[in-house]
Amino acid sequence: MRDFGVIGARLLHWYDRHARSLPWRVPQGQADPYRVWLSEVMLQQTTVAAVKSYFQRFTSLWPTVHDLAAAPDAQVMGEWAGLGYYARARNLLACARAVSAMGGFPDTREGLGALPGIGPYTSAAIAAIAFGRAETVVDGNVERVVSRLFAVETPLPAAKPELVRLATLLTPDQRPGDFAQAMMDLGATICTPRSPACGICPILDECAARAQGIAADLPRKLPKKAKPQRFGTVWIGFAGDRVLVETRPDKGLLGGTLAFPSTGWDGSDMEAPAGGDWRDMGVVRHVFTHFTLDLTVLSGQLTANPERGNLLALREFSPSALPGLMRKAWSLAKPDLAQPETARPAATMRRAGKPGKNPP
DNA sequence: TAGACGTGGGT
DNA sequence: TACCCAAGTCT
Repeated sequence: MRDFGVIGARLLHWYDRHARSLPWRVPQGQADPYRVWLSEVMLQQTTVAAVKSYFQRFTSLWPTVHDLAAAPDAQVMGEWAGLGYYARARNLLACARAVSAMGGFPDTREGLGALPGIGPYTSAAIAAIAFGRAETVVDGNVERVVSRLFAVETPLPAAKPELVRLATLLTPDQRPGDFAQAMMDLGATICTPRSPACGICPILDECAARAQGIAADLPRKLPKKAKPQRFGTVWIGFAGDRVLVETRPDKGLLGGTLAFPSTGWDGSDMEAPAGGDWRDMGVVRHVFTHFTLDLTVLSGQLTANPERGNLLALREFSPSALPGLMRKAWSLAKPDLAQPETARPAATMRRAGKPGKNPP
């Protein structure tokens, strides 16, 4: 029987010396539940590098959960643009408003888990990190670390309950938040998916997979399905110095984001906005989690009042408020504004984004 | 319950 | 290029 206390102690000792400095981490003292929650939601399926600037921007605009709760939907969606998984932004606002109305964050895993956008992982993370509760935090890093530590060969996701059980055995009563972050840091920097740096691992001697020489092969996963290819068309229509945009419906892909009118991606059709000669500006390829999209970008002058969406003055339009797919489309169709970059508003400069790759 | 849901970076 | 991956949640 392995000594779980030794593993926890070694990890915490390692964490005390090697913890990464991150904007949402408080060196000592009690973490702010609002900042813990915000960072954890942003970090769902998203890299630390991508989250940093968004976290700074959000906490600067909205220092407390009450400030965020009072923000307009469109502004929050615009600030989230580019980060992906937009249901998170919609749930973020719903959660902020619920929390603000109840006067603050619940301090238990159960209470937190009842809020929108907070699932098993995030509720445990906030309870442990912000409130010092001995909850077991299991994310992708922890699954990997634990599957190797105990050489669990059952493929994910079937192995999940067993990994949670083992992780629970490891979680200490003292410093559960630091322990959780230590596990995640270990997974992110040493116990990596490929080429794990076992040589510098603080719990090398405890690792069953290392002993068997199969660390890099774990966790095992079921083969994934092929990604279908889909096609669509987007219209970028101008009326003088205005451009036609719309807010997408809350449900479904890119729900609630600012966008240009487009067809569906599954063969469904849509009438082009009333326009004359639509010019073919090329195709942008965009890879989603579950399909690849080739989107034909058409651009032209509108000849009648659009039936849907609204015309936005170009000077008030910031591509940074668009999701990545629509930024790519815009980069193909945007008019030459004949202005030096430095003369453009700061809001447009920020996160202007790289032009989308354009297949031949 | 398995599929929907973004994006960018690493190999 | 192509594939994998990242501090998951919702339905």
